[in-house]
Amino acid sequence: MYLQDVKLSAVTIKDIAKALGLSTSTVSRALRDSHEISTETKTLILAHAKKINYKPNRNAQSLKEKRSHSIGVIVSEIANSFFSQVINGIESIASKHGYTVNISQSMESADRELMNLEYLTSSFIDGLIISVSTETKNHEYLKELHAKGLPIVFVDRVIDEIETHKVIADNFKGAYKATKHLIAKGYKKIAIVSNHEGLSIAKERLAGYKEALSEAKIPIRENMIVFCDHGGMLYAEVENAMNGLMKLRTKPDAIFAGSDKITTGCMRFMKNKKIKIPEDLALIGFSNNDLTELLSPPLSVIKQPAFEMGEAAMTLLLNMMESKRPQQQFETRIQSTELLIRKST
Amino acid sequence: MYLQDVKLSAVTIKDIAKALGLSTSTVSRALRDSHEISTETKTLILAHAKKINYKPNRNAQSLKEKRSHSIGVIVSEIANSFFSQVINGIESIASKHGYTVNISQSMESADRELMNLEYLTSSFIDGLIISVSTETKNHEYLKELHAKGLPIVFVDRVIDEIETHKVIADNFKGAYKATKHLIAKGYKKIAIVSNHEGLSIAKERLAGYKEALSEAKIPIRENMIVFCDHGGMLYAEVENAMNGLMKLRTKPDAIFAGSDKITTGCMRFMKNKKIKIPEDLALIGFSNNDLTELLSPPLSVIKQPAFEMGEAAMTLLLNMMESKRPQQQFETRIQSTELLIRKST
DNA sequence: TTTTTTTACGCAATCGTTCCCGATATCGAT
DNA sequence: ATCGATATCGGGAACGATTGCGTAAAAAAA
Repeated sequence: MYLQDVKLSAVTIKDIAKALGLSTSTVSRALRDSHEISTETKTLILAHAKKINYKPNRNAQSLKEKRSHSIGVIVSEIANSFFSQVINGIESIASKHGYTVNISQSMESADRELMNLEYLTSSFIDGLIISVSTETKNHEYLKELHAKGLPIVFVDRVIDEIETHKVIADNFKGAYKATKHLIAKGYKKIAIVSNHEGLSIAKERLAGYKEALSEAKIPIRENMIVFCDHGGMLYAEVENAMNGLMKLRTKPDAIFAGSDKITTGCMRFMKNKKIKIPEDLALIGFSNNDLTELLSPPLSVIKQPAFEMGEAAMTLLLNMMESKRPQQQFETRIQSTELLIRKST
Repeated sequence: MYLQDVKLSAVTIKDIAKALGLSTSTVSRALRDSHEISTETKTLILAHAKKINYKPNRNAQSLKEKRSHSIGVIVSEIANSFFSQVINGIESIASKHGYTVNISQSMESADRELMNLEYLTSSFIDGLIISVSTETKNHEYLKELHAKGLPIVFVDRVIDEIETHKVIADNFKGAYKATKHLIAKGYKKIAIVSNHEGLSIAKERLAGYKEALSEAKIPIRENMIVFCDHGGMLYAEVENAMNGLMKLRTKPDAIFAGSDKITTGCMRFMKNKKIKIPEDLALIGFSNNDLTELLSPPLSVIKQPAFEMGEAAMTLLLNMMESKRPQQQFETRIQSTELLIRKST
């Protein structure tokens, strides 16, 4: 006989029952600490269970109870400081409540996102935390899931039409403050390298940027607004956007970058092109990489409370999953961003 | 009736059977494309399944087949560039083969590691990829699991006594090359800020460091070897170690840092203390953060092929999980590191 | 036409748990 | 001593899918 055949946790509730001359129902009840089992048998069962190292079969439990105590998390890319921090927050709360977290990444591809979604939701997860991909334009599948009653929490990148809990950073204010800071520093030709136009975060940040300009009575120039449709996932994208800006008759004197990857991408671009920061061109952007302050020059950034956002998302999801009746009231938790002014502006 | 009660995937194989006047066995076989089902009924069933959006219940499948098609991944911290890149590699292969990835983090705590381990292995995962925590000293539970036949692959931080597949970076050579580089640059008083002494990677890196020194006939001074027992997870740890070194009568003229967090921690320390790099003190270390080249000064680092290590680990795990008989031959895949020389040395 | 083989499907057990019903046993109250 | 009320426990049917075995009908061979 091969070890493989013995399989893990070959020990079941039946083994305990047989060994103790009891029924499986009694054992099950004892393990769940039911009141209709005497204290003696209960301790007997518990002791024996511990002795033979009994572990409930989670698949059987899930099948019976119609809940798996595991959740799905879909982000665009795990190896992104913002998302990994969010996941950290999610996991820390989840594990504390006996939930397992299944992660998968969309890589900004709508197809991969859908695939993961279909696979995860084969009556497998009790809830979902998702930050939609830049490419996603068709939300039908998500809407269906939501309509069917799957608890969903959006984090960072949300879909307005779906009414559920949402956790976002204060993107508008973050962008507004950053732009205002640039203006205060005397910059007048401020360009924005934004994430994909369809993304909620991109819209909000763009709005904040425009608001600050308007308030300062600086005209908004459309050619100062460029987009990276994959959020800067590929450097070429950023390079392209920046090259466009540098070819303008009136070049910008400051750049506001709309995402983590875009921010560092811009930095890399300027280094490559030997553009002096901030003398030739100032730079500020959204970023959660904790090395930004050690950069040359130390980068001014808008930092999102990523860990806390993950915690909040998981907490809200727990509420939904554990509540008896479907919730009617949904909240959009807006967490404030932090403006860290350093030498790049 | 509340939506929640309808539950997801209320549609089962039984529904298809009933609707088409067939038995569940026929439907099941048709869906699995068995040869003993006629082509007509097969297409009929497939069509109807698609129409009512049938999704197999993965818990039921897992229960029946005694395998869940999901794996567990335990790392010390997700929000660490090295590990998040590893997970990226793991996930990319796993999802391609229909496996779900369950991650959990130990936060360098042996207790949390054990907790996660126990929970994940309740006949829930088919395999495990783990990078043990610094704190872990008792490997009994892991050994038990391994003895029971759970496919395990170690990545980065391995346990020598457990015979299974292992994926590591060439830590010895990486450390050796880095130290040798420092020597070539004329540094003579080279200190090492190492990770926890018990860790495999720490031992290997320390050995590489010593070898390079010996080869150059530079005496190995014990007070130039300091440890961070939590791998630099807390900055205070690094600060402490560095303060110790700076108080030495003969201060070091170069630092070799033994982990990602320690490397950036040292950098931060020197910035805080206004120590000039590399004039006052040179710095090189292991790191996978892709911002190191943009630092001030650009940091010389030893970079591990994190993504590829994740891919390799998952591939090896797939082999173990999918093979009929337990494997006897295990390989330790040693992936070569990359020495990136920049301005900090 | 009869017999044998093949094709195509149904029955029912099973995976490990949970839980709705009953069924005894025990005990205080009458 | 009898009766109803608890307290404890067992039987057995689920949950949804898979699969060995049995069996009609159809096709092939005799």
